[in-house]
Amino acid sequence: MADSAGRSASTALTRKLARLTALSDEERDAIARVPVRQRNFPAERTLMGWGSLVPEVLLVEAGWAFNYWLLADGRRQIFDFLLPGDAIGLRTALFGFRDRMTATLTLVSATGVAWPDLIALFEEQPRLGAVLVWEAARQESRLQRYLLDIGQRDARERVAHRLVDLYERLAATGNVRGGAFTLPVTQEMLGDALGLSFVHVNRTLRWLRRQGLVVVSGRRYELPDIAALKRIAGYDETAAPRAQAFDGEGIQTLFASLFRGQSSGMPERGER
Amino acid sequence: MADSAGRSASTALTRKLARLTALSDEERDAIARVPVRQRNFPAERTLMGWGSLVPEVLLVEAGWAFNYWLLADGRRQIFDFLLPGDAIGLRTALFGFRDRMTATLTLVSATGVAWPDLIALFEEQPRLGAVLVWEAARQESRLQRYLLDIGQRDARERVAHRLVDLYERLAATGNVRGGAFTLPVTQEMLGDALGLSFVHVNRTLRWLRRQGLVVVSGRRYELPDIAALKRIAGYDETAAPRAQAFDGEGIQTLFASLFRGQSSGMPERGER
DNA sequence: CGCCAGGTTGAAAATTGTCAACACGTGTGG
DNA sequence: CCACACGTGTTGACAATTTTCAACCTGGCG
Repeated sequence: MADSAGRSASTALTRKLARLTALSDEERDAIARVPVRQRNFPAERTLMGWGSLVPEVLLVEAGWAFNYWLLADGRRQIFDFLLPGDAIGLRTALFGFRDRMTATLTLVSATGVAWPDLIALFEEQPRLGAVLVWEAARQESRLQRYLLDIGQRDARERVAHRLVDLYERLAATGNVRGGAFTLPVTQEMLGDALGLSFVHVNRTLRWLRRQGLVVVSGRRYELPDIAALKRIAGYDETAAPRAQAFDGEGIQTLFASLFRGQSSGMPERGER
Repeated sequence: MADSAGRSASTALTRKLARLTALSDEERDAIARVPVRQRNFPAERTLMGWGSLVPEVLLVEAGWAFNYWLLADGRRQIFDFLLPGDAIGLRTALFGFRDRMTATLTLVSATGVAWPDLIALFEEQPRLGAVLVWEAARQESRLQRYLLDIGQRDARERVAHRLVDLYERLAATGNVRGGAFTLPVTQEMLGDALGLSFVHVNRTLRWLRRQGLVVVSGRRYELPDIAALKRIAGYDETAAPRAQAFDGEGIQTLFASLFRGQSSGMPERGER
């Protein structure tokens, strides 16, 4: 399980933060000094359980994991898939409660950052703390979109929508090649994420295949016509703060003023 | 719409925070000095829209509101109902994005606190900032439970579960009397919250009524046998951090260390 | 008085789930 | 090297749940 302890430059942390905001040289230096551990986890292994405290935050570099919860009779809801570039345990570290399970899907290699070391970084560079808290919130906000999907959309829309969602998230970190990506997930798990039976997932995928909207070979999914797929999905570009960059004035103002012991600039008034 | 501007002692804010954590005298003093405005909003009025920044956080004292999103064709998902005691706009103020609409259901009377004034409070009493951020996260975590409900449970379980959920939340703020509460919501809205058609909500309620588990007269809902209703709902006491008190070491540590090296005394460690 | 929103109900239709069978590839043990 | 088990994907037939459509009822209110 664990491996390669000790300290090393935290390039994964730098990459993660750089994707969210433009970093100053000073900030880059501070991030590079954060001690990290390279961690590898085998496939299909519980990463974090219910109620457990999280000694470190994991930044996924390769591999997939997922959040889920089981009902007493075995029904399972998958809340979200965690992809390369995602952080695991951030909300738990911050808020101290964990109401879901997390398990790996494939082999996951990640960078582990101890919580106190992250604190130390934020202390030196409060803006980075704001960025990461903001990112945790953004990650959580996906739950709301999924609630909308499962509550209001039919099977075709749901499957199409989730494929587009995964496509876009993977594309943002360079994990899409030639319009295709690897989805290391059985149809049963897809069903558990979408609130559908695996049989119906299968049928829906067949329909999408016959429409020429999805080409599946093994676990490779190719989406030849994203625009058409988005149309099927009823994809709403405005709804999600998807590609939105960090400008979290609120949390940033909060962090900044806490750190300076003085209230700095007021949050700007909203327009539109 | 708005009314009674000016400053006054923020008893609503005190009550809100006192429900979440034990307050020291010093903290109470600081809270009491926060300027607030009493606000009243008529029923069925948009409170906050998409993308709008929030000039103030609202603490609901009486009345109901709800978060929702509309699809292009008019389908509506209600994400959550906001009850007396809930805060509105906290996440938006913190994270600077709003991917949902909020509207009143009934007349809502609330205490409005300007964001800069809250910042000033947190600056003086960082632990209170941690408490409120933590509360915002806890509020968001309900979305996950609703996702579980809608994804995995059938109509009976969903309706029963939501009634129990509302009952418990209302009871926590003293809004249940004689095992009954007022649900100022049409069956259509209930359906939009549960991912069901209003006709099916109606039929499911009829079934629950005939089981003697729910007594409805107008918008008064009485739950004579909560235990049985919880059984129907597959209610899982362990799943939700429902009655959990604040001890968020993570966010608290973060806030504390950010503020360290500064003026005032350290926030006390949480005792659970 | 009559309108209208919301609740209620039945019947029919659509969607989705369940059951059962088979296909296919991979890995393992004989 | 083959046979077999096993996990996963695929499909058809059928069942269950849920939605849709269309009434009708009720109470509040202009």
